[in-house]
Amino acid sequence: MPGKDWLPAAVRAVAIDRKLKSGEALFRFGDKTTGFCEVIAGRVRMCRVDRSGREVILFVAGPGETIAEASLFSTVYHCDAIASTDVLVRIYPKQALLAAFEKDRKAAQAFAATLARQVMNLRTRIEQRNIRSARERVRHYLGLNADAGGRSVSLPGTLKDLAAELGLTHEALYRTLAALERSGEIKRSKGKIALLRRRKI
Amino acid sequence: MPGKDWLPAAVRAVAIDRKLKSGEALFRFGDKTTGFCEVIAGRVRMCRVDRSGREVILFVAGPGETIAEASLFSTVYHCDAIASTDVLVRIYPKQALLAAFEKDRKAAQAFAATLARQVMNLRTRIEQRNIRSARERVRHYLGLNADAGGRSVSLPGTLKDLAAELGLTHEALYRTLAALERSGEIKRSKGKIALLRRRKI
DNA sequence: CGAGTGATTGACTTAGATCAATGACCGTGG
DNA sequence: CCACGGTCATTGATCTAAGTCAATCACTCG
Repeated sequence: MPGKDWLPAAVRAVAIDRKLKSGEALFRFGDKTTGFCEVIAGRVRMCRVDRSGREVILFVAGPGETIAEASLFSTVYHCDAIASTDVLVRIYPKQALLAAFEKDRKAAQAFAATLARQVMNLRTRIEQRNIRSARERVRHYLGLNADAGGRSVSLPGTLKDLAAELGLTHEALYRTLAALERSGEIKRSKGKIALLRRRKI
Repeated sequence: MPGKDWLPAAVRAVAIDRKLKSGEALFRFGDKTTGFCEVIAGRVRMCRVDRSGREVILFVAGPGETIAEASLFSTVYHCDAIASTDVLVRIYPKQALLAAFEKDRKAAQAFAATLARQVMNLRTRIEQRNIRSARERVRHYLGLNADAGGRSVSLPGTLKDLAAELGLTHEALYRTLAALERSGEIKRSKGKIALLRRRKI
């Protein structure tokens, strides 16, 4: 699962794995940037601390997600990264990365392409969150993630995870799916959802 | 306002402005990619049409926003772009861009940096949307957008715009701000919000 | 065989969406 | 210059969908 394939082999070769205990800092605001990271296991939160000492969370990264890409283009970090659980991260050293981009423009382009794709996906997720109704939100998701034929959607993880991604409580998601199934709009089976007829609006 | 400063002058020089009537397509799924765009005025929606003919919106871009960055790394578009209002867009031709990146690695890096920063911002916005409570959501926003001293936040546009960005109805935002002010947590003035004492949790 | 987690459903509550009305503040065009 | 139409800001009343709390069942894993 882990091991970003769009990274040049030369960079992957020099990646450093690091373990953190829950609560430990991977880096802190103002530290010199060393590279960007992939979370292998556990969760890391990126956050800042405001004047009143409150921690403001920017983003929490789970397994497979990357953090601090922007740090490649900056000399210091602009937020803290703290382990929220015991964590294993893989660090891709900045100089190796930039050097690779320098000599291999394909690699640089692959990196930019990955970022661009991420921007797209994130925008879509935000758009999704603009939909208030749980039912419509689920429909939006199903519509976007249907397979080529548009007949079914395969669920990657658990329904709980999906609920989190959709910004719903798991209960709300269960109920919504149940309602959609009752109304004959979908049919559920192990790890899959078949899309049946569509009702008008 | 418009005119992306991180773009090489050579590219900005060859940008093409184009007007679209509401409903007109800027490009469609499967079209060969010509470049990426900046919306100067109006709104453009990126969308797909699912098997049942329903339009699924990926993202709607307003003035100052860019679209289709990912198209630079693909030969065809993967969604439709339709004018939601009468629109003026600026198109940055793909070959000019890629050529510029080829010869000027600073330009390529600036582009990647912009994307990386966007990824960061978007993630933060999603995190924000994970906060259910309107009050906490507003606090999160204020905490993140406080000026250096952490004493005040200046409002870029109208409160309505802010409400949209926060994923709240404008009414909910007005009420929340009024409540925060009543409780002495903030003080509002023309285009600014001063942050006063903080209550415990 | 428990312990832990996901899936599911019920009952209840509430925060925020919706609908509605009002006043302030433009810009503009006659 | 002023009336008028438009948008923002604001507040009230009402309603409901989704969150919260809670209980149960099915599984899987040591």
